[in-house]
Amino acid sequence: MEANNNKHLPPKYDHKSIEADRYGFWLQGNYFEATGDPEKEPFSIVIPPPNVTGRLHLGHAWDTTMQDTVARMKRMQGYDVLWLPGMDHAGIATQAVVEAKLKEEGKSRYDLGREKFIDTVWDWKEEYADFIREQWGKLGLGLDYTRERFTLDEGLSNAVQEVFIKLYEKGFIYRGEYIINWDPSTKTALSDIEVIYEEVEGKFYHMRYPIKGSEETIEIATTRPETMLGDTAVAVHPEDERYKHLIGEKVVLPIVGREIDIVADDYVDMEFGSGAVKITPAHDPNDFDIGNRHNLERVLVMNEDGTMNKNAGKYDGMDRFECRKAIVADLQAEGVLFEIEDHTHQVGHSERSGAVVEPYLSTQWFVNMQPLADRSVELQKTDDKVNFVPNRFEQTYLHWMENIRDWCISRQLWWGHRIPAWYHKETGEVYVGKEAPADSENWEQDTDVLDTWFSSALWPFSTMGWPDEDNEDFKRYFPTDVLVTGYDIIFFWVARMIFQSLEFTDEAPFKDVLIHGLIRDADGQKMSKSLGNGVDPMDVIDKYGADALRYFLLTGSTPGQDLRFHWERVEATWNFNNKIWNASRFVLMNLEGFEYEDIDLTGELSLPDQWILTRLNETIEHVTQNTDKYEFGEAGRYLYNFIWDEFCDWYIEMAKISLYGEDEAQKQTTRSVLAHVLDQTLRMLHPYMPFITEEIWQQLPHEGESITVAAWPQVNPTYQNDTAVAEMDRVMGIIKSVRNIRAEVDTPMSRKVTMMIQTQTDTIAEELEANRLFIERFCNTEALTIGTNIDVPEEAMSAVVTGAELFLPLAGLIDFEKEIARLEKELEKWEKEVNLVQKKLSNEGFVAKAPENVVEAERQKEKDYLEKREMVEKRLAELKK
RNA sequence: GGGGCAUUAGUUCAGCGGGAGAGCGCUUGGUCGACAACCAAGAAGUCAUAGGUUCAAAUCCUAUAUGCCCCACCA
Repeated sequence: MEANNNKHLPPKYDHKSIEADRYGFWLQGNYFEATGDPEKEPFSIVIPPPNVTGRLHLGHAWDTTMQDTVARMKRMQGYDVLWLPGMDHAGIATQAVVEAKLKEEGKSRYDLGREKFIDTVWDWKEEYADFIREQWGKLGLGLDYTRERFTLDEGLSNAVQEVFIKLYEKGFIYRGEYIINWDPSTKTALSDIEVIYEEVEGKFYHMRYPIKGSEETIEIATTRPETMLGDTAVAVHPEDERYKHLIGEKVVLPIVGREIDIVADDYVDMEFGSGAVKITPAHDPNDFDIGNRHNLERVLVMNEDGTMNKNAGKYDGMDRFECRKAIVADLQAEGVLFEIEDHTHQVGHSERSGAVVEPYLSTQWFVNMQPLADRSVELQKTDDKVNFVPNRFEQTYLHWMENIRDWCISRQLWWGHRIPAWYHKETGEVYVGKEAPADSENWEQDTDVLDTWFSSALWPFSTMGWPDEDNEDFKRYFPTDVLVTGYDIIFFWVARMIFQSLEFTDEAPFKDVLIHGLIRDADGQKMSKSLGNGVDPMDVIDKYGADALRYFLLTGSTPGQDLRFHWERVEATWNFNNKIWNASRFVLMNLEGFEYEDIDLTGELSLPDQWILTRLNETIEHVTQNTDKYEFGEAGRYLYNFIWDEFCDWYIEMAKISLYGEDEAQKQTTRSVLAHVLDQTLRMLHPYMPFITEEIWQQLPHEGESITVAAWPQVNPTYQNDTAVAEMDRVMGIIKSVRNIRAEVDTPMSRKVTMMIQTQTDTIAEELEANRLFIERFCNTEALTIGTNIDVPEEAMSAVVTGAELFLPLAGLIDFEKEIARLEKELEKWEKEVNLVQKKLSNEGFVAKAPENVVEAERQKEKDYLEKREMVEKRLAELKK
């Protein structure tokens, strides 16, 4: 390779050097800052804030790449784009990680005390925040860091307090003693959706409780025998003939010796088990309700850490599962427990810690969800509804909202927003407000913090200055345009943002919600730490570059579907980048001394020029439309094919004829087309692959500082030329046919021939004549004869294209039998096509009912196929003579 | 128990009313001034099954099968 040829770009695509400094360049140019420019229309997205504890995984990379792609396109389309970054304090998750670290040092949070512990977590937060920002940079995300937020920032904390207090004042937040999901390992309450139910092979324990003052017993069954220590009744159905006579009688609770009532309640299913149920109001939500209806005592038999308490009598201090074993043994010994059956059932586990969740009686804060949910459901019946993409997730969302249950929002943690409630030390009176009442020494603040999702739910507006409704950002960028997130957090986050936003801003927080799936490994397994099958996006970037990773993520699946990670596909994308790189090298090599101002498309355009410009138009239209619809896969693939199959494989190859020719004017036009098409293509590709496109664009003749702020391509009707596309199709058809023939007989001799093309009409002959140079070169033939009536040599191979038949005279090289066989196969093919199309056209229903253009297209096909069949038939007859 | 998604070439996936597509893999041939991580040519699919709607179904509807995922208080 000549040294002067590669002065622009190095000969090999090297993602590392390309991506190394580019992010800094963008940040320095402030291209990602929302300007507030009143001339521009605002467009806003808030990032789903990642947890500060973790490094970003592929799911984050996927999620944020989609946002970046939309944001970058909108920025290029002239919008004032705000993409707001930030992070989530992630209460349980973060506290658990830091506590685990402390444990390694032999310490617990109690050793440090609340304040010191929180300081430690803040240190962690800072460290991970830096990691995360670094990873965002590696991914090339166009975030406006001047507006970065953290859920525990002063402003956001203020918003959280404001919301809590307002909801309390409205009566939408209450405090009470209820059965909640308790995680004994982290010693905190959980909301319903933080509990994951898993099928577990358990046991079903059948017992007989003795009836007081009788020989009779009543059979009950349970999966959690240790809770019998807290039983305060046995319930039967009021209509159950078997037990009617026992209602009002008493049962003597084995081991405990407590006398408890037999009560009647509709809740009991007569068909299930024995039809009698033990009631433990302090350890089961249904039993709690039954307990309320019958005024039953609530006996709590466990401590917060899952050990038994003093109400458990001799089991006091035992772990709950140890106790289960012990109590089973004891009950068996007493003959009370008479059968243990295998039983698979659903057991709740903490989403975060994995511990078996205990239904537990405790005093917590709740949000009364019904009025808030009602409003969210109503919204979807109006024109202002949130548009879910894909739409089916709206059903998922609505179903949850319509069956909403109250939200337990207090958490017994230290890391989070402390609940703004104070209790009077003596009277126990409750005060809710940002500060303690005047006689503050008599009041104590609630020690609990709020569910992390309570603050995330305010994210779209708390990050923009709310509750200050005069804040410029809030006024300009809220509501946001689109939210991008996975289907796994529709309930946790999307739903809650919607109802909080409606309540406090009277608007939905976003117009569109783009929902994506989960990333899986190559075998379709969910990526997880425990399986060890996770792939670090930074490793992928290291190996193949952020552009390759991004393109893979964007084009790897359709909206809402899961995505399997395949290294081979990332590698294939790298190859695509290498292709773009080399095509660009070629273009640059031929643009010596060519400036942006030199781009001039007013000269005489060749057929390939006209064709590629038309195809560019169509590509612009297709890519713009599909990116707007979040169909990144469709848009990305279209660009891929345009670049590789059309621009590289055809246009560049044909451009060489002009570039290596003598005609200076023509050469200048070709350069213009090359520069223009590559420039426009890079712009479209930029939201998908920001690094490589910027790098090349900077080398190309260009106008402006950065492709990030270059104008998005527009369809240019001047260059729309459908005739050129048809002509080019014919030329390409001829070339492909010849290559096909050559594949069978390719020798140096076979090139020294005069190829002949017999056309159906003079028009076609003229058309081909105008492009004879391309045909000659690409067909690798010495000479070419074109005409409507030419002398066809006998010893020739032939092929048909629409409107023409071509011959390659190959005297002495042809195996006639093979050629006849080949043509017979060809004939068979056209025969089949003709039959198919004629069958369609002879169907009266089709002709009468199908749209005009469809019928017309079929007629055209019929004509074409008939012609081709005839040509092949004729040739065959000649050969057979 | 309720709901959703998937089923298309060896494989991973697009296409979602009018002629079955792509990447990878496979076969054959290629060192000619961007790229061998490339070029050219090619093989390969009763579009899960059965019905229905329609002039026309991979595409819409209804069942069935298989796999996956949500939701639900059955002790």
